[in-house]
Amino acid sequence: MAADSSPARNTAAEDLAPRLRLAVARLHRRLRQSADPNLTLSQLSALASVERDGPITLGALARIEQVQPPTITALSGKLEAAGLLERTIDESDRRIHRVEITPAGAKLLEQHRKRKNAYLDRRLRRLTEADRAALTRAAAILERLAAEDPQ
Amino acid sequence: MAADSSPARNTAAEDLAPRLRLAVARLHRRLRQSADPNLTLSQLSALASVERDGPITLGALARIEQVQPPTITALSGKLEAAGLLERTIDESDRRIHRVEITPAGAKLLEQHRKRKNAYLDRRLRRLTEADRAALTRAAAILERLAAEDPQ
DNA sequence: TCGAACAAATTAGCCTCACGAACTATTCCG
DNA sequence: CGGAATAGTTCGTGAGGCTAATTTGTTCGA
Repeated sequence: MAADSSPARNTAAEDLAPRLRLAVARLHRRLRQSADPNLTLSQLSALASVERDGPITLGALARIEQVQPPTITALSGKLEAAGLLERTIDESDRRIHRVEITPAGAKLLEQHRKRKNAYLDRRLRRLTEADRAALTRAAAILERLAAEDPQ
Repeated sequence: MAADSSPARNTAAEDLAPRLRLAVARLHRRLRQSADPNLTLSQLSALASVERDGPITLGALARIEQVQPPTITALSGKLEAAGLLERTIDESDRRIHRVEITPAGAKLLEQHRKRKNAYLDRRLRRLTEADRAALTRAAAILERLAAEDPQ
């Protein structure tokens, strides 16, 4: 139900941020709990970025994922250990390490996109078509927000 | 497989879950980074639940927050230590511990709802009115999703 | 009535995520 | 050549969350 007699003013918008904060925090917890044990949310995010932008240097990946370098070292270490990423060292500048998705990594991502029985998918299927449409639009906005540079 | 591998109709909805998963994971990271250092997202969520439903037993709070009891012990311990919650032991059944928000806790929550310069608020203010409206609607849906019982 | 079963919360030990500070390796440049 | 800069890594810390085991308290039935 979407109508608390709110006039055109931005009354609703005024408490949008706190509501969104809580909703994202709680949903994140839910997603973690129901996540594929082989691939945490952070790993999933990194893997998706590498697929999209790889081969990519670790530094660039850290910027895209918006985490500090040590976090990427650890994350990509796990993904490599799982055979989902492969690392190559730039021979013309051996400080630079690039990672790239492996076939196994791509396959896992693909499976992941098709998970039809995960918590979130089940929930979404129970929504009305209109609600799903609203979330589809919101997802695009949230993706943009998350990707924007700080400041 | 699901009944409908239908054409254009819910094509967008089909990859909604993976997109939402990533968006929530990434946005959550952003929110953590820009969170008030005095109150993590988990603490904020628990505090808000206690305000809404308190006085409440720790077990009930765990169910609402959808975490295991040890997590609530730790969380409420921190909130109590910070003076945001107060605990009372039920004298008719001393196993039962209830927590309740303190004036300081309520004040902190209130301030939190008004944070006008936090990352998320700044970002939201830059969106179009239509985008904010879309997010407002989405926030309501996401809140419901996050609050639903499992299964 | 007292001991066993149950219930609520806590403790202990483990793992991931993420950070800052300090360090290593490499390259660049004056 | 030797210092400064750049890319990554290591180390130690803390939050968040889990399971398994334990403690504390209550209830119930033989």
